[in-house]
Amino acid sequence: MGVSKQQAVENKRAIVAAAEKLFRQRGVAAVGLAELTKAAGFTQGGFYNHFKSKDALVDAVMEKAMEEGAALLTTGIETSKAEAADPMQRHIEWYLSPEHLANIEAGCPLTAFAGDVRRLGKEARQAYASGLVWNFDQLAKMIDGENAPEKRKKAVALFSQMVGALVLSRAVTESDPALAEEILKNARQPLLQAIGG
Amino acid sequence: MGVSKQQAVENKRAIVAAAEKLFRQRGVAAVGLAELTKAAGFTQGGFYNHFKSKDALVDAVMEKAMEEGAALLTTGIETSKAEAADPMQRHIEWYLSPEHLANIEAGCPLTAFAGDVRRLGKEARQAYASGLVWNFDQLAKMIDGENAPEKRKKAVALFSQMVGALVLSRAVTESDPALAEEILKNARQPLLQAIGG
DNA sequence: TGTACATCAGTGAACGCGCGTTCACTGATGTAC
DNA sequence: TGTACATCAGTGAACGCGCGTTCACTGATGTAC
Repeated sequence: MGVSKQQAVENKRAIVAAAEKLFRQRGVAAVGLAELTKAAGFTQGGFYNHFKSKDALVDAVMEKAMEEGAALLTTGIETSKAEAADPMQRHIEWYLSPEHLANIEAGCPLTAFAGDVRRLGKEARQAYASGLVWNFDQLAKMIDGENAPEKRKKAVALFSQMVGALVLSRAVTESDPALAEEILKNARQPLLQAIGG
Repeated sequence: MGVSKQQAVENKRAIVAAAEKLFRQRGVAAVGLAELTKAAGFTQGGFYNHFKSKDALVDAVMEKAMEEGAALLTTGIETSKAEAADPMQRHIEWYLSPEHLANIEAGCPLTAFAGDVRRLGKEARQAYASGLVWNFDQLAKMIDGENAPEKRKKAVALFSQMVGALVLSRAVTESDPALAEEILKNARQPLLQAIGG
């Protein structure tokens, strides 16, 4: 009903932000456009002024989530350097913390979308795969090792364990919170030992 | 239209079997009762002679999947013993094999349902959590270690890595098959080293 | 600077569709005599 | 052993509902003069 161009841009951002949060929490398929646009502050029909289809929104959400995930890692590294702490140790401790367990809305997108991504469109799947590659590269840089292939191998093994522990922990956190916490704790220590030695 | 009691029991089994396969492949929410009963060999209306609701079917599927998952592990151990092979080594090699990657229909249910289980009903979530506890117990028995807590910790860390590698590998297998294979390969070797030493 | 008009983001109702669920009906199976 | 009838698994159409998408319309924004 008459809205400035600035406001329109802001509204598009609001759709993507609301969609990312809802998609992470409840899954892409379970969230409808009516709920989504309402969460962004307006009505269903306006959605198609911003996106060609729900699928196009999913692509945008996945790309944004991967950018945020990358920022999460790089700012974590910078903070560690400023504090003279070991970046990898800090990263593992954050990744397997109860806070990250509870914060699926804003945590690592690679874990949050791990279950859904197989069923999404081609572009969203590619954005996910690119994000994973970037993540492996960054972790490999942070790891001690004789040579690049060795570091890469360690990065893949390490990140697999982090993702698996978080996925399993989240899978049981509602029906067995103690088990969820135990998984994080038991996965954390061997990882910290592995990077320490 | 007049069916023997034996046939009715067999039809119920067919629904659960078809449902498990479809749920694993495409997710619980994405599979409708029409498709499901058709895959089991009859029409939609007959479904409610066997189950109170779709949710009740999901519970039955999860329980069956966990039983099969348990059988998968125990028969694997027995086979290894008969062949004088190391059960844990065999289990890891199977778990992180390209065959298991491709066979989501019949592989480990804990990974297959890891993404969906948070959004399912209470009973299904509890069945999943029980299956995970049982799995940790079994793996801990197969592991060398000074004492029970130590073995348990190793089992959790080990299985987390197996699940994470398989989840990530499946997440990218369609958009980047080489990456999917690399993840399995790179996760496999450190695991085999860990149980070897 | 002020007026006239085009643009286009947002509204809200409607579309066809497939969902989970219900229901009156069918007819071979299984039981009672 | 044979007949009459009750049972109940399966049929197929219908239900209300929410989905993604479309569309005629509104009216403040932004532009042209």
